[in-house]
Amino acid sequence: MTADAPTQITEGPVRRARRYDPDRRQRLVDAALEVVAAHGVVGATHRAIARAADVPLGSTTYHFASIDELLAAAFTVHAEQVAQALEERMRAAPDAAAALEALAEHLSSDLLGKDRTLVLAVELYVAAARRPALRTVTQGWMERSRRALELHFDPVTARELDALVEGLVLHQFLSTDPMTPEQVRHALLRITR
Amino acid sequence: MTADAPTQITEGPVRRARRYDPDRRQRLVDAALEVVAAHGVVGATHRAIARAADVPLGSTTYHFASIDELLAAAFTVHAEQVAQALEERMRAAPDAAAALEALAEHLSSDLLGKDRTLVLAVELYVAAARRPALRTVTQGWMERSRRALELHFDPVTARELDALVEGLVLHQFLSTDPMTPEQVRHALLRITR
Amino acid sequence: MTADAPTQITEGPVRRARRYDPDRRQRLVDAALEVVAAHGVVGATHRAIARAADVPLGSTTYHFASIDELLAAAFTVHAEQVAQALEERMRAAPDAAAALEALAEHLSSDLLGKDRTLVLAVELYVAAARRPALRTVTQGWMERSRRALELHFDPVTARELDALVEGLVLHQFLSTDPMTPEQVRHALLRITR
Amino acid sequence: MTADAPTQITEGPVRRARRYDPDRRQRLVDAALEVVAAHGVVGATHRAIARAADVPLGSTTYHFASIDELLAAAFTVHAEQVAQALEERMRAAPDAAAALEALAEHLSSDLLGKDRTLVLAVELYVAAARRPALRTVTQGWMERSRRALELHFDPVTARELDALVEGLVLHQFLSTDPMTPEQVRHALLRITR
DNA sequence: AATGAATGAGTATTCATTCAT
DNA sequence: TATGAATGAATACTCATTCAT
Repeated sequence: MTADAPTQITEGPVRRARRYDPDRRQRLVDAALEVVAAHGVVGATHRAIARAADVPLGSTTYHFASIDELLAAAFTVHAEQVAQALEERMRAAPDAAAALEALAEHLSSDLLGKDRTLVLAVELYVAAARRPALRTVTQGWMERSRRALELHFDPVTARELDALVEGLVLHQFLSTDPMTPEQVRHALLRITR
Repeated sequence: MTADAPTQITEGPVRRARRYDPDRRQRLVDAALEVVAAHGVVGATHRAIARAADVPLGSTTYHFASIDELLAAAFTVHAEQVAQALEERMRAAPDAAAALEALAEHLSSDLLGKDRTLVLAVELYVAAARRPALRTVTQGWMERSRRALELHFDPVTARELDALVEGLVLHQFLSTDPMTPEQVRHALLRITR
Repeated sequence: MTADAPTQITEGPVRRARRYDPDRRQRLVDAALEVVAAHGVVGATHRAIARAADVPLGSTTYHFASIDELLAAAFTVHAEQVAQALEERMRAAPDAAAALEALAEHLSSDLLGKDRTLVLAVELYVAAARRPALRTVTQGWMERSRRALELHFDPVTARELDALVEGLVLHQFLSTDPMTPEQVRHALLRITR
Repeated sequence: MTADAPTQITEGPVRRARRYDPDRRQRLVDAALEVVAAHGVVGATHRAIARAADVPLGSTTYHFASIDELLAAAFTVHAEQVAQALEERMRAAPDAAAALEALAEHLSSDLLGKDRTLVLAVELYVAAARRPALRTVTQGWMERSRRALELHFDPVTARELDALVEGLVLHQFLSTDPMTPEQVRHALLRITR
C-alpha cells in the first residue's frame, strides 16, 4: 500500500484521496458543461461544478481565477466541438447542393437533435449578452461557422444562413411545437435558392 | 419627558412621504423593463427595480408575489407593444410584397434599431429558457407574430420568417459587425421568393 | 338599487360588498383557530387569517390591536369550550369512579380524539411559553380544569391528574405510536387508586 | 501609488481576525442551545446564533445547510445529555423502588430544577410539533427514556411514567405555582403502586 | 500546490403594523 | 368606520472569493 492510497483508520468525514490527478482541469471544464446543460448558467456555481467533477471546492478557484474564466473555458471547448463538426461536414461536401444538405443534417443532428447541445448553445447566447469574457467565444464560433459556410456559399448567403441557423436553434428551444428535420431543410433551401 | 424617550430634533435619513401613490404598480413594471434593458434579467433584483421606480423595497413584493411574476408582467407589456406594432404593419400592407417590406421595416426600426428593444427581446428569449412563468410570454408573442404574418403568407413561410427574424435579432445582438437594414431586407426576400 | 349593493360596472379587482357585518369579530376569531389548527401559530399571520375569514386585511388590525391579542381571543374561546366540556362531564358524574371514567372519556373524545383539538392544545402550550398574553389563557384553563376535577378528587390528586392529562396530550401528539383509549384509562386509574 | 488606490490608514469597523477556528461548529451548536433557552425557537435565528457564538453570519449557513439542521443538531446534543443522565440513574438503581426515587430525582434535579433544561425540553416538544427534522430527535429521546425505564418497570408502566414525566415538565413550565420535589415524587409513586 | 473553512455582500421573500383615503 | 396600500425591519439562504493551513 502506497501513501497515495491512505487507509481510513479513524472514522470521520470521508477523505477522498486524489493526490495525483493530472487532468483535473479538464474534468472541471467537462463538469461545468454538464452543470450548465442541467441547470443553466445561473446554476453553475463553484460548488455545483466541484461536486459534479468530484473535486474539492478550492480546486475550482485554484485552476480558474474566476467563475467567468471557467465558463469561458467550458464554452470554448463546446463551441469548438460544434464548429469542428460543421467544418468537417462542409469539407466533405462536393458542391453547394451537398453542402446545403450537410448543413441541414448538422442542424438536425448536431444542434437541434441533442437536447444538451441545444441547451448549451442557447445558454451561451444568453450568457454572452452580459459577460464580456464569453463574447469572445460567441464571436469566435460565429466567425468559424461563417468561414466553413463560405467554402460553398458567397459571404452574403453564408451570413444569412448563419442567422437563420441561430434563429432555428432559438425557435426550437422556445417553441412548444418544434420543426421537423424536413421543415428545417426546407427553410434552409429557401435561403439558397 | 425623560432621557428614555428622545425627541427627534434633527432630521434623520430622508423620509420619502408618498403614502398615496396610485399607478405605482405600473411604475414598477416600467422600472423593471428599464432595469432589464440596462442590466439584464440577472440584474433585475427587487432592490434594483425598487430603486429605479423610486419606491421602497417592500413595495415590490407587495404588488408582485415573486420576482418572476414581476418580470412576466413587464415582459408581457413589452411583447404586446412589439406584437401590436407588427400587427399594425401587417394590417396596413396591401399585399405580400408590401408586407415583406413592412416586416423588414419592423425588424430594422422596431426590433434591431432600438438597442433597448433588441436587448429586451434577447433577454426575454434567454430568461424564458429557464423560467416557466416567462415561457407563457414568449409563446404568446410567437403565436401572435405568426398570426400577423399569416395575414399575408402561408403558414410554412410565416413560420420560417418568424424563425429568421429571431435569428436576425440574436445575430444583431451578438455580432460585432451587425447587418444593415438592406442586408436584413435581402435575407427576408430570399425566404419569400 | 341601494348604495349598499354597488353594481360592478367597470371590470377590476372583485370588490366584495360587506358593509353591514355585525359578527365579523367573531368570524375572525373562528378563522384564527382554523388557521392555527392548520398551519400552527407561526402560520397565523394577519393575511392568512383575513383570507380564512373572507374579510379584508385591514379588518384584522381594526378589530384587534395586535396579532397576540387576536390569538389570545381565539385561544380563550377554544379553552373555554374544552373546559366547559370537562365541567359538564364532572358535574354529571355521580361519584369519583364515574368521574374517572368521564375524565378518560373527555381525554379520548374531546382532547385526543379530534386532531384539531389536540393540535390546538399543543399549539397553545407552546405559544404560551413565550407570549405573556397567552399565559393568562393557559393559566385560566388550568385553573378551571383543576376546579372541575376537585368536584370529585382531593386537590393533590386533581393536580396530578391534570399534569398527567397534559402529559398524555403531549405524548399523543409527539408519538408515532399513540395510546389507545384503554391505555389512557388505565393510566388515569393508576393515579387515583 | 496613485489616488486611485487609496490606502487604508485609519482603522475602520472592527475586523475580527479569526480565520483559523477549529470546533467552530461545536460552538455554533452550543450557542444555538443558549439562544433557544433564552429566546425560544422563534428567537433562534441565524443572526442571533451567530452573534451568540461570536462568528460571522455566513458561518452559520456554511456549517449547517438550514436552520432546522442546526436546531436538530443542537437539540440532539441536549436530548442525549438528558437521556444519558436518566440512563445512568436507572443503571445505578438496585431495584424498582430505588429506580422510582432516582426518576423523581432526575425530574426534580435534571429536568425541572434547572430552568434552562426545562425550557429546552418544552421548546423541543413544541418545535417538534411542526418541524419534521426535530421529530426524529423527540422520538429518539422518547425511545431512549422508555428503554431506560424498562430496566426496572414493565413496558406499560414505563410508558405511563414517561407520559407523566412529560406532563409534569409542561405543568411546571406553564404553572404559576410549581410542584415541589415532594409532590413530584408523590405523583410518580402513585403510578407505580 | 492544494484545500476546506471562512465571510461579507447580496437575494427573494415575509409580515406586523401604520396610515391616507 | 373600514380598508387596501404601503413600508421597514427581519428572515433564511446563496455564493464568489479569500486565505490560513
